[in-house]
Amino acid sequence: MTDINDPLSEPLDAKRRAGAAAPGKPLRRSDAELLAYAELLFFAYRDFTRDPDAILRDFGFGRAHHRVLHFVTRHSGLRVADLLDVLKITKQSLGRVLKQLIDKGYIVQRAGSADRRERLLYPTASGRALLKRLAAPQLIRLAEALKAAGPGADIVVRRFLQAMINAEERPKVSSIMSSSPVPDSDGNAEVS
Amino acid sequence: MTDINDPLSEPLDAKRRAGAAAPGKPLRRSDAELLAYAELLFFAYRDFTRDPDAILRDFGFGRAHHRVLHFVTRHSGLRVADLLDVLKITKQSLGRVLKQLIDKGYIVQRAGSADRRERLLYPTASGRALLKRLAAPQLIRLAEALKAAGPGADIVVRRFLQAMINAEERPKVSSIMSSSPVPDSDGNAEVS
DNA sequence: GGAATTAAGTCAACATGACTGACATAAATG
DNA sequence: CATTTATGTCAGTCATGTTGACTTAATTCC
Repeated sequence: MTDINDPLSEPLDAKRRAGAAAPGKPLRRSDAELLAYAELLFFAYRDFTRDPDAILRDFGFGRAHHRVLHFVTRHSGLRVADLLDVLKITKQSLGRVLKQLIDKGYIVQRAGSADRRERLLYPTASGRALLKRLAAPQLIRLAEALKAAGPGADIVVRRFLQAMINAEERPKVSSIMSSSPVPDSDGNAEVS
Repeated sequence: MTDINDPLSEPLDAKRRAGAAAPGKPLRRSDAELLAYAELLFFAYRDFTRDPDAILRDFGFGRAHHRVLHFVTRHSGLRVADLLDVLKITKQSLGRVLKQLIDKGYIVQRAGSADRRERLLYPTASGRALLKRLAAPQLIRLAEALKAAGPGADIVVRRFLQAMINAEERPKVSSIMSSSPVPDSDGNAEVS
């Protein structure tokens, strides 16, 4: 299947099509071949989110809560502004889910020590417990998928996913990801 | 579940953590390491959808329209029931966006020849044109990411993404993906 | 041939999570 | 002291998902 002509193009551009059909290893991948990856990505993401979504329903939460809880736990001590930048949503959208997570005791805020306007976000014990439950099926899925992808897949997949991120976002992403603190021995995950 | 050490757990399990730092290649990946992939997947998907989302706004459409148009174009002639199974949404949700796409002339229906209750879905010329425009930035992104991931990345990434899909869904996914009909020479994408 | 099933469409009501725009408060900065 | 910044909040809207009930047309089963 891979190949040559492309299901999206109008009949007109047979010109390009002919050129693309070149023999040997094509330097440029055909659109049809690439679209298959788009589809796989859709299916993968669709199923990746289904397990936690089901659990979240029992708590009256949605996927947005999972995302907030994830970043607050894994990068605990981040500011509200950081979270907005990571999630790429508006303050109002974040406000709603964050408030619910705080009200129900999954997240706490503390004023920043240097700048007391800042609200640094931390998970509570039950926040950690909930996230752990949400993440469990995803971790299993990821571990199995990396294994199924064969040896060396971890590096290739990591590079692939990193390169899928907008170039201008990559520094921010690596910065936040490297700051992802293994929680210290008392489990309080203080800012690093 | 999987585990060895894990950044989500309470202080208690320092025991387990110590064991995980073991020398040599760990057979099981740590939760912290795996969570990084979950995060990368979130960022990758977040940015993967941003370009088409921006274009869709100009048409008064949303991401749901893109998904429908994608599957109808790439697997043209599929039934409404197929689409529901692929998207995992309800008939009512699909109905709304499908109706809009039909009303605005991006998709047409035809009764099935064997079973005339079935409505087979086909893109129109403008449907193909719109999808092409939506997919263009995604194709570029995918091509660059595969290239950046290094030689052999295509196979590894494909296997990874396939393995991320629910096991029971994989046969259906490969079946629909292999049925992705190259449109015939007049570009009308008749049923194969 | 008539009953039951199936594919699709639709009406109504509701929830979630995005959005815009405006405005308030407290703290830091110039 | 004036301005800017970080955060929070009110109010309204939109897109997209959900349940549940029901209709119509066509096929299949007996």
